[in-house]
Amino acid sequence: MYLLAHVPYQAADNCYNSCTMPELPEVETVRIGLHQFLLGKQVKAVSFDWPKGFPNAASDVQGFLAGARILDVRRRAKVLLIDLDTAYSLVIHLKMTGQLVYKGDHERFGAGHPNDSLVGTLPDKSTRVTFDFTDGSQLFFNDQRKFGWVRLMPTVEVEHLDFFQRVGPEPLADTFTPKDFVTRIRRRPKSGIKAVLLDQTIVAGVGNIYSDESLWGAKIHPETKVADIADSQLEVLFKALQDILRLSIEKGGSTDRNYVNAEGKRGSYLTFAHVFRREGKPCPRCGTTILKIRAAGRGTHLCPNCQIKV
DNA sequence: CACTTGACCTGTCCGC
DNA sequence: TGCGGACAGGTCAAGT
Repeated sequence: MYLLAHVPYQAADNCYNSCTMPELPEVETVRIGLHQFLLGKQVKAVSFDWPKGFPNAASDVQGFLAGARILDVRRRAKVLLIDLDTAYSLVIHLKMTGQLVYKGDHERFGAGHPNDSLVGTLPDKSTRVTFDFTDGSQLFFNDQRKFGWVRLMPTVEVEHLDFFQRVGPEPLADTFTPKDFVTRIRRRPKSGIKAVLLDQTIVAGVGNIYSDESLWGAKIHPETKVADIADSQLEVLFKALQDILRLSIEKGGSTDRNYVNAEGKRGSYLTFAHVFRREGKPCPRCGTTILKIRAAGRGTHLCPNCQIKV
């Protein structure tokens, strides 16, 4: 019997590859799953043939990954970190279509999990890396579009990666205050607010879904220039963003059958989205038809009545 | 420098 | 049924 490490993003069978792109809540859900499944496991072998996405030399993999035990699974922004007892870490970015799928643990999880059929087909043509553990379980890195990547590097060097040097604060960190949020957003006064939310150097982890959802929550048009938004409105936006991220993480944890069955598919945070991918449907707040436009180079969803462009 | 756009990939969907 | 083009839950390099 098998389990996905990120069950909520496996929607319908025919949606296997197109419904898995992660933002902060999705990556956090993957992290929680991997943390549960992988801690203490010992890597037996790694197979990969994907120099661009996993550029480490075979000798590094042999020396610091094969035989290593997994100490911890962490997340920063949308990046996953798997710490090994060799003082090396796997650094993984799923980008748009990356997946980490775990297969194993018959005793712990029992039979009949709804993801049996899916995981049973792995590895497949999108499998870029396969990790074999000494207990016979496996972890697959699948990535249809090959935007994602895996790196093996010394744990102490991870924080020195360019991305981690530049990335903004975690939006749900206790130490990150509404005032901090406003200050950082104001670093891009002439940009549209959606572009700023998507900028990982301002705030970490926000992507296309949660920018649209939080802007709807705060009743701000995605193309509004930051300079035209009052501090009080930015604070409302911060609250809306935190609420939607927390809600989504909570839903991501809803991997049980009931949730799956109730939706008729394998769970999706989209079932509670207010505007995302709901163009043509009524706004849950006012009933106006939801619009889809192009903003910050991305498909963008909004209520043209609630979210007036300044 | 601030800010926006194109490129990276593969697959799917939609209109002709 | 086939084909072209748009588009996709991200990020960085190159452009204005």
